[in-house]
Amino acid sequence: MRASDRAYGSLRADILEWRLPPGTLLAEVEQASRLGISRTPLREALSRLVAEGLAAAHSGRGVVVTAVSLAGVVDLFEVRLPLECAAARLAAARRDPAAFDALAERFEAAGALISSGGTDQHAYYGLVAELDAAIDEAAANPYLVQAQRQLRTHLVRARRLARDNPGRLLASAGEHRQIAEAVARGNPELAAAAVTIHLSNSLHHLQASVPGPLDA
Amino acid sequence: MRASDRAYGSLRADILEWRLPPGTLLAEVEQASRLGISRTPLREALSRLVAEGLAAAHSGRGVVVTAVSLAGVVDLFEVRLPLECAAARLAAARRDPAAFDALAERFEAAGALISSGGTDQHAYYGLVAELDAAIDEAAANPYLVQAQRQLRTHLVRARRLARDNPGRLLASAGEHRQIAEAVARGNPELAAAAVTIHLSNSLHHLQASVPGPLDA
DNA sequence: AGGCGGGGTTCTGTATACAGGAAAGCCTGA
DNA sequence: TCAGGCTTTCCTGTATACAGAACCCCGCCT
Repeated sequence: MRASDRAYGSLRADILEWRLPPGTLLAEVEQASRLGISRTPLREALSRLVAEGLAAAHSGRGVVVTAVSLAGVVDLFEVRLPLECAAARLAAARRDPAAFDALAERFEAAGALISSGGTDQHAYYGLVAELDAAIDEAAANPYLVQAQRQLRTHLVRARRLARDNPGRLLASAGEHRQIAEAVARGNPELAAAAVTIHLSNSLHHLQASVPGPLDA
Repeated sequence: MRASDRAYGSLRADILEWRLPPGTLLAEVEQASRLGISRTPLREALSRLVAEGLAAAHSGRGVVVTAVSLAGVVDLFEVRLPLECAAARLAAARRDPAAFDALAERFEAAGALISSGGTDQHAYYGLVAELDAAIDEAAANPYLVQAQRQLRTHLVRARRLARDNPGRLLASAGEHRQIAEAVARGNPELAAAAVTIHLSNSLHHLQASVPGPLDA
């Protein structure tokens, strides 16, 4: 694997998991030495992060990790709603029923697991990512996939703004089960409605759990 | 201005205007010498083009200009429809009425100009770009703007697939006037409907004017 | 005659050296 | 004491040199 790829993945993970919090200055020589590579591949990694919106080039000052604000999250959901609805509609029209039936069952099982207290948040988000990937694959539209990938990247970071509690996780599992079932049934409008409900609840939970505008 | 920016802009324009047709191999040394710069800034430009989807990295073989297919255009419109509708809805809700009234009048004038035979296709597309920019500004959503920018880039290239005739241009001017008027009136659903009509007609015209799948 | 292997060539990927510029800090003068 | 300008010191942006890898072509073996 190329050094620039490794640097990109490492920096991206560090930013997404808040090990590099918003506002952090990513100096070239410092990061290059930290990652054990030269400035050239590091610059390529940084430019990718800038293109992705995870960092911004402060002219003459280097690149800094971009901020995450509640207002930005509202903007994010304004775009996510039509995009995820479109993806769900396409997926419902072109799906493989068995795959989404299986996912619906796994969300039901995840709900039961959450209810019993055995909440594994990380594993749950992994399951959500699997549903997203299945919808992307069923939608079979590269432009849609790319746009979704961008938005989901920012979503991962925004999740840290909210404090997920078992109650919300349980509701989320139910909503995702509804989405998977609607897609499995091949009903585009039902799938879009299920996505609308889920995103509305997600945003509402986020807004409710963040008291003020935290720019960090 | 930075050399990498100039190289990026130059290559991007060359690809969008088919001076670098799909399938062209962009060898680093060749392009660097052609543009009169070193390989380092050229590589940055190429990586940006790859991120944008205008070029693809053929592993170990350099990057090549990506193909434009009719199937790809359909995919493009599948994403454009929900995104442009969302933008129109937001713009209608947050607009500056005067700006969109002025744009509506300019589209009416453009229609009259097209009818009289004085068709300046390039100027007309410039006016379309102005409306797009006004909608972006009114929508005031950076994520939406970024997603739109990506799609519109590919749209510019796809336009070459169709042979625009004065009849289609006249209809397009009328459809754009409808969009501008709907936004000016502050009616989100009307604006979304106008966008839906325009995109449906645009895609239909594209599909009708391209006989077979031309990958070029 | 066809397939396979080896050498050569050319490419990308990476490291490093150099130049230009911007920001911060300090010194001086009012 | 404060403001302004200068200097210093980084850091970015660019060029170039080097190494590894892939591909192609030619010759040889079957």
